[in-house]
Amino acid sequence: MAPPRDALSHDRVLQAALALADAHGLAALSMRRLGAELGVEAMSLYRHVSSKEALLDAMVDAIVCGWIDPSADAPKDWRERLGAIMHRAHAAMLARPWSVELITVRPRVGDGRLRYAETVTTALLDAGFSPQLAHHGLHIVDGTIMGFTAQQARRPTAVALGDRVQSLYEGSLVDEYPGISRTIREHHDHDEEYALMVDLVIDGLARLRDGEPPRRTGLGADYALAIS
Amino acid sequence: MAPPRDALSHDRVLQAALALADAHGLAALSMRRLGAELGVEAMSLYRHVSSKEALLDAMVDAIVCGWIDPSADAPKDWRERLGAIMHRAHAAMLARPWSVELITVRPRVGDGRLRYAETVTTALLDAGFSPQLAHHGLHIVDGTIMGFTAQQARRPTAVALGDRVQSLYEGSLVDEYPGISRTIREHHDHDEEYALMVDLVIDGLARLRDGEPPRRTGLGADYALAIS
DNA sequence: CATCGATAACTTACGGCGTAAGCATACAGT
DNA sequence: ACTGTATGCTTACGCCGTAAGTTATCGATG
Repeated sequence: MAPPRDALSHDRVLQAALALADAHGLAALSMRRLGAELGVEAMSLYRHVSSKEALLDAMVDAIVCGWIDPSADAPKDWRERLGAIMHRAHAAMLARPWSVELITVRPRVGDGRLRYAETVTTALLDAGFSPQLAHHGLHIVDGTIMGFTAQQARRPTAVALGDRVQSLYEGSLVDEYPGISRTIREHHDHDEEYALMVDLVIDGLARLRDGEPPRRTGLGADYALAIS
Repeated sequence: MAPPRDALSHDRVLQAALALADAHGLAALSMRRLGAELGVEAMSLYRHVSSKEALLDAMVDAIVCGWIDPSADAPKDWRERLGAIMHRAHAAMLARPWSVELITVRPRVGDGRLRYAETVTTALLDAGFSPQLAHHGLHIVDGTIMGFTAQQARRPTAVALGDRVQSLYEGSLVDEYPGISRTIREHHDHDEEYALMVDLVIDGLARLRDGEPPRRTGLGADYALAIS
């Protein structure tokens, strides 16, 4: 006969969870509602998912996995390889604003995250980075993707949040915040800005590899050893 | 007589909330428990805080406010000014790991966030950045602080999460993840790495100001206009 | 064909959550 | 002394995640 019934499965639950979050936001993702979406009671989900936490972790991993372009791990220039993954990640996260919250916070490492890390690390090693510097590079790329995207994903809604920002636009807070008042009206395109940041970071990494460390501020820990 | 009773107040609630999160984590911060901590029923808090959301926003703002050094807005070198705020922010967030989740996600802009933005923006404008570039610079600094710190704050717990990462350390996944296997054992100091990132970013900004844009990858949007 | 074991889904229940609505108390200003 | 107002308390509602126990379905076996 057919498979048991409608065959609930880990993957079906996962996909439904992604769809639900896409449609109604992360806050709307409760086990009860997810069950309803699948025509099933909440508790039935626990047959396929050990806890909600585990489900969220699986969602994160599925998304991160999408950062890697499966078609082309081609031997392009390392800058292009890094840039490509950073732009894919950015696009993927902005397409699912709710994912930012999940990804920036969850420590769990799954296959998706590992494959992503492997891709970045390999690109750097292939480009002649030392293991030490490749390690730093991964974290730098990681932080750039998430921080920058988080900050952009957060911004849109800020427009609607009222008097303070509104006043800034109207210029009525010039005395209190002269700097922001001057810059707040600047043209602002997320993708442009991100492209700029990406190139800035990649360029900085290249310089590190070539032994041209950035000019030092006297602040923070000494990283002399890190780039020797 | 004495003030009404023990004089609950917005500030007392806020401080208690910060203390509670510090002591037991963000998940433990419920209105009921917060009330208990203050010797009061949950609902009494709503006299001073309009909702839990508002309270969380206030917590964020209080923390961000601490990123600015109140003593010295001195006319130091702009690199030092920027570096100082970035390191203060980093330290403040790592001291309160739970704050990362809040700050990276909440769009609300309060006075603290505005004062922080003003400080960064002013430093850039004073250094001769165009308003356009100062605007980008603020976002770049913002994203760097949050992304990098988020990524570091998330890492510690990752150690305890089991077989996958463990296996990597033991080298039993060399075939599947050769790159990571080579780099994962590298020495790793959060502060060093962050100092490196900070200098890299500041250096990149300086270069932009001086009209030496980074080498371009052909990816993402065109930012020619942004740095003209 | 009758029976059984396993599997998948359902039911019930518990303790906790944020907060709306209404009530009691105690003070300050007249 | 009286009254308005601020402050905190009580109750209640509808959500949440999930532990524990119950039922229905199905393929394999005698």
